[in-house]
Amino acid sequence: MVIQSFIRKKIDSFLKNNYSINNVKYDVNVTKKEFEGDYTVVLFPLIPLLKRKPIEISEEIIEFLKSDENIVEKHNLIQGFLNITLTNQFLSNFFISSKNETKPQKNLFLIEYSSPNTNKPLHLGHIRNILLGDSISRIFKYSGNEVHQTQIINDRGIHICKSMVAWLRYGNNSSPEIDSIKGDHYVGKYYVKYNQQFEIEVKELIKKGLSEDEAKKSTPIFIEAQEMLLKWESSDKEVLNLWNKLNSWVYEGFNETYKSLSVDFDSLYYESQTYLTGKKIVEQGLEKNIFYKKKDGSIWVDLSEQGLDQKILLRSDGTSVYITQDIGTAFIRYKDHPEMLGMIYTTGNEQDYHFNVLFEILKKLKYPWAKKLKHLSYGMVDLPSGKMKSREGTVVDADDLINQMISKSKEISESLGKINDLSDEERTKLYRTIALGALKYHILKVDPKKRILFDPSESIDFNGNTGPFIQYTYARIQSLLSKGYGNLKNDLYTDFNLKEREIIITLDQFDSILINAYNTLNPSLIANYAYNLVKQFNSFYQSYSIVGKQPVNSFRLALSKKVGDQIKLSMSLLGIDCPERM
RNA sequence: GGUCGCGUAGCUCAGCUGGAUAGAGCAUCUGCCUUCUAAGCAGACGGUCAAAGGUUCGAAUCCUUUCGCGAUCACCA
Repeated sequence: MVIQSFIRKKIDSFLKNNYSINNVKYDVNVTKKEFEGDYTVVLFPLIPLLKRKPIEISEEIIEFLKSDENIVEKHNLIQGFLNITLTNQFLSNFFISSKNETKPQKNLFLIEYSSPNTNKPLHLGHIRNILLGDSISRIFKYSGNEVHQTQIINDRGIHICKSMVAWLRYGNNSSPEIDSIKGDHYVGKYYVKYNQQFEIEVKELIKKGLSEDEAKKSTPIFIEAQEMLLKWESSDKEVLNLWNKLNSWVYEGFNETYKSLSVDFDSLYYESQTYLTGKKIVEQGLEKNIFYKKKDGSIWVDLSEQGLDQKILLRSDGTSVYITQDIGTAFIRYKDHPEMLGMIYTTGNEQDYHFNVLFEILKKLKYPWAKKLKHLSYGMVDLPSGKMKSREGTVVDADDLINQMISKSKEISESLGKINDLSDEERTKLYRTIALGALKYHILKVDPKKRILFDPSESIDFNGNTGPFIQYTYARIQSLLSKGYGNLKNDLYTDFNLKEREIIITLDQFDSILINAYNTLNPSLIANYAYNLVKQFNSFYQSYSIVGKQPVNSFRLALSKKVGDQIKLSMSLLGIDCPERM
């Protein structure tokens, strides 16, 4: 239980006892720094209800609180704001005795994220997706739920065939091992090659007098890719072998990247294994007249009643579209986990419409679990030059970025020279931890809804409101705890009493921040919480150091420990490790 | 054009269910290392919260309109 809700409960019972009023809306906030007090009750809403002046209400509330226990030290009233200062005794008792609430019963959530195409390596956009999905998973787990992390891998379609065609033409007989390139980068290279060759062939055809549209459709390399897709769909053995070979290279590469980001998945779903189920469901829906067929044979759903348009579900030639496989995947996932309480899809906000349509379709099909699906949508990561486009080579590659961060953290660490006594292995690990702290925090501290402008020429910072700063504070707290010497003079204790309270009160707010993050799927709340906590703590201890005394009594050490735990916990919900030293 | 999202300091971003004088970091300037660890601390400078109406004791926050930016509305994924 948090102090805030404790006070609220008290006031609720006051209102009930003295005025027989229930369910009044009023605020209990943490008192702003500029005013004296710990918590503030906003009396304005009560004034018309109780038909009394603010001063009278405040006196009655204080009297009620005082009659009970040793809670209130002093209070003041400014306009309609009743500021209450709690007694030290109450604070420390509350602080020490507050144990974790009994966790809610375990509910299963499926969280889908990453879900890449298998024709090119991961880029910064994927990193945002992965970090959000991973962090939300951690927040759900910490809130007492069971979490199943999953993906849908877009492993089939014309884009894969393009890489395959290019590999046959230009790369046959080579492999990632032979070229010593990471598998996903290797395959991505051939996807780029395809597009280069495609451009050349288009130009040649235009020279011969074709229009641009005609040329694009009739380049030999495109026709080859189309033929390969047809062969794939008819399960041609050779094509399937090739497809498997290239995909397995890509998966190896992806796994390396996931590992370096320290994220993991419990299950993988492949589009190639779910799209047929999707087709079947669409056909069944047609029989039940939930969908309709146009003259040309294509199947559609009418969602105009839901404020959406009409949407195609199966092409006139009977092949599936993007949404078909999503219907199938959702269905199969429910079959696999019928007890799930919810499923969360992590994708960019360019797919907002798509998911609205998907959810409405599933509702139309009367699946009871349709209302359990939720879309965690986030803004795009754009470059100053505009959108990242892998075809044009304007992407920030995930692996490159991680490696850059690691060398930067190494550089800074070495120049500071605080960890020279550690072994090479320990140092290498530390550089990585700090690099990932910087990267993850940089992405996660921004509200998911907002788009991120990423300038590759300005590398991610290690000073200020950053992951390393928070990690650094944690490391300092550990050092403080391990030393714990000196004695505190009473007069100094009073000087810093106020700030100490601020830290306690911030700790008190963590539960509500967590609930908020959980409900709004928003790790940035946690990130900003961690930062504020660290700021307060640093300012408290540093300004103490300036006075030249070592802060120690037991309460204060306990406080440091508590703050440290809280920092570590918050960061762990973002998937960031806090090293003991740095 | 319809729908959805965003617009807060020069830049990058906080600001939770409406609350008191609008909050950080970067950048610029001024102090602080015989200290728990300066990846830091203290301070200065910097704002018509895109604009206008409305709701009420009270609006950056809620509603409406306008402007700007982005996304989306495919037999692409």
